This record gives sequence, C-alpha cells and structure tokens, in this order.
Amino acid sequence: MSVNRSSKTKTAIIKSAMELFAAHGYKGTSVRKIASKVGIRESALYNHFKNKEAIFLTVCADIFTTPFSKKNVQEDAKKGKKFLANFVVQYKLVSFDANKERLFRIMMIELLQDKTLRKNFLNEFHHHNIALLSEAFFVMMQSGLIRSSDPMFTANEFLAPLFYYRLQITLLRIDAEPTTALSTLFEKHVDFFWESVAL
Amino acid sequence: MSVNRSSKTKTAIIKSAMELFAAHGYKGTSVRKIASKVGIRESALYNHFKNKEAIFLTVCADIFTTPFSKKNVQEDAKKGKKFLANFVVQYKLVSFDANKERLFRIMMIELLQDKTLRKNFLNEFHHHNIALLSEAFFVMMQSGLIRSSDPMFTANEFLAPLFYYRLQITLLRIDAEPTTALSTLFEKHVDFFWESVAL
DNA sequence: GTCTATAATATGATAGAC
DNA sequence: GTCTATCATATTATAGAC
Repeated sequence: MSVNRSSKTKTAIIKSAMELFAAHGYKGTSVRKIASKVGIRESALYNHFKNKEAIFLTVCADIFTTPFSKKNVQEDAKKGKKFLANFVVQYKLVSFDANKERLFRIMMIELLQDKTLRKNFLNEFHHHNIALLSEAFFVMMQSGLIRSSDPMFTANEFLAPLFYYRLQITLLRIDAEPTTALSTLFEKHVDFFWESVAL
Repeated sequence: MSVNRSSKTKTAIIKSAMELFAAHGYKGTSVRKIASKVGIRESALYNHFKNKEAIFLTVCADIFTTPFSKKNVQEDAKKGKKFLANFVVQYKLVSFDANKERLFRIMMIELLQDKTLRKNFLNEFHHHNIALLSEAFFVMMQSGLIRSSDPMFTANEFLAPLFYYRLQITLLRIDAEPTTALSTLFEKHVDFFWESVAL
C-alpha cells in the first residue's frame, strides 16, 4: 500500500542516490548519475523531487535513527555487564547492517562539511549515547556494581572504541576486505572494560 | 633560501588550497576559488601545478607524517605509565595543531571516497600506531608492569578513545566552539587506562 | 609569471510534447 | 510520469599576448 506504482520510481531514486552519495559524497554525485543509475532521464527525476538537495535530505532522513532508547535504563542498568553486552550487540548489529552502513558513510563524508549534520551528529549520535550510558553507569555505581568515578567520562571511554571499530569496519567493507578480526573486538571490549571498572 | 620569489606564490597556493580542501573537500573546491583566494587568475595557477590533483597531492604530502617513532620503544616502554602519558601528550599536541588539524579534516572527508587515502590511513595512521603500542604493551607485560593479555587488542583499546576525542575536538573547532572539556579527557584516559591494566 | 580569451565539458534545472 | 530539447552557469584546462 505504501509503495504504489507512482512511488516505485521514487523508491528506486532513493536507493540509487543513497549508494552514490555513500560512495562519492554530495558534491561528487550528480543528478545525471542518479537518474542514469535508476534508468530514467534527469528531467523525470524532478517529477519526484524538487531538487538535488531534496533527494539528499530524503536519503538522510533516518541517518540518526538509533536503536538505543533511554527507556528502562534505570532498571536495565542494574544488570551491569549484561547491560553493556546488550548495548554492544545492538551497536554491532548497526555496524554490520548494509543500509545503516551506507548512511554512516554519508555521515562521515559530510560531517566535516555540513554544519547542520555536524550539530545533529554531536547531539543525536554522540550526546544521546553518552547521556544514556552515563545514566547507566551512574546506576551501576550507586548499586555498587562498579567503582565510583565520573559517569560521563566512563561513558566516553566505553563508547569511543565502539565508534573506532565501526569506522574501521566501514573502511574495510568499502574495499570488500574481511572484517572477521574486527568482529570479535566488540565482545572483547566489553570483557576488557568490565574487568577494569567492576568492583 | 627555500622560499625564493618564484615559489612564494606556490606556497600561497598550497596554503589557500589546504584551507579550502579542509572546509569543502576535493570536489567542493574549485581551481577558481583557490586562485581567487590567492589573488591570482586560474591560468596563473597552472604555472605552478600541472592540475588540480597535483595541488591536492602537494597539500596532502605530509598528511601521514607522525611524531610517533618506533625508535627506543623497547627501552621507553619499561617506563610503563610514563610512556603512555608521553604518547598521549604527543597525540594531544597533534590534535590541537592548526596545520595538522586541517590535514586531519581533509583526511576524514576523503577517507571514504579515495581508496589510496584509505589504504594509507589504515597502514600509516592505524597500523603504525597499533604496532608501536603493541610492542610497548608487550614489553610492559614481560616486565610485569601490566597484566598479561593480547598486546594488539590492548593497543586498540588504548588508541581508540584518542582518535574519538580528536575527532570531536576537530568537529567543535570547525564551528569555533570551546574544547576545554575535551582537552582534559586525554590525561584522564591515561589514568583510567593505566588503572585498568596495571598490576 | 600573470593576464585575457577561449574551449570543452559537466552540472542543476526548466519547458513543453506525448 | 517520461521523454527531447534547451539553458545558464560552473568547471578544468590551454593558447598566446605582455
């Protein structure tokens, strides 16, 4: 129902555009090339989108959608290491999801060129996760699960390696190189981190 | 001596080009804009560089120059935490160096679009540091300074936050926002990390 | 070494027939 | 909704005068 005949082309445009933006960035992707990849003429493309930027914004719509919700953090955090392991499982799934990976690539390319994207990255991507993890670590400290320290700093130290590993996975996958060695780093990170903070 | 009248313009071109590439990437920077920023015409620019790519490559020449040498690692690593603190001081200096920052921005923009840059990043930027740190951690384990584990994994866990903090500093500085809060993370990272690995 | 002039091509976007 | 045709502009790059 949501994809009728009229929006079929629109969906195809979004798909092709996303691949091109992920590979060559916004400036490196021309409307011509998008249309060509879809199999239509540029002019036909303008029946579905006002302009190039509108295509880009539609492609990027879900770029900061996150599986990490603050719901039940107060309760879940009491599980300690289990909570962290679960967080990392989600993070890993996102890292290896083909669609999320394309959006991640676009984000990384445009992050340093687009102020709005940069603001959203810091808010939705970084601060959101830091706030969630800070709250969790605070609970763990109060519950005597981990040694007391600055919860926000602890959150940073926990999150940073995940991002770095994700970036490396992304880089390797662009060139279709194996990522098996990196795959295990996520679980090892939880073990290593827990050993260093647990009481 | 190294900057005579003839290479003065060339130096100005490199400087202007670096700023533009750092702000708008390779595709977002036109030869016109570089020339305009220098104060000459595009055609004059071609007296100093064969083409746009040659300008870019010259700008990027020192992009992977690193202050971290493997020299004396075997000896220095025996200092334990002091070695790590010193490594981080160097890393922090690089992170806040204006010129290095511009090159870092260019690197991050092009990393996902340029295969050669990607390869060099993984080799010169990542593997180089991981190899150096792995060697150091191996020595520390042998010397009984830290608990035994996989030295390469330990190196990853130590390096990853530094990169993440550097990226954030870079993002904030683009918008001229304060980085004082981030500045202290480097030292706190050393303390936190050492506490978690020390015997 | 810089300028003006110019060329060839690519790009974002629109008008109007079908 | 797609096509052909067209446009204005931007782009990389070269030729030749000074």
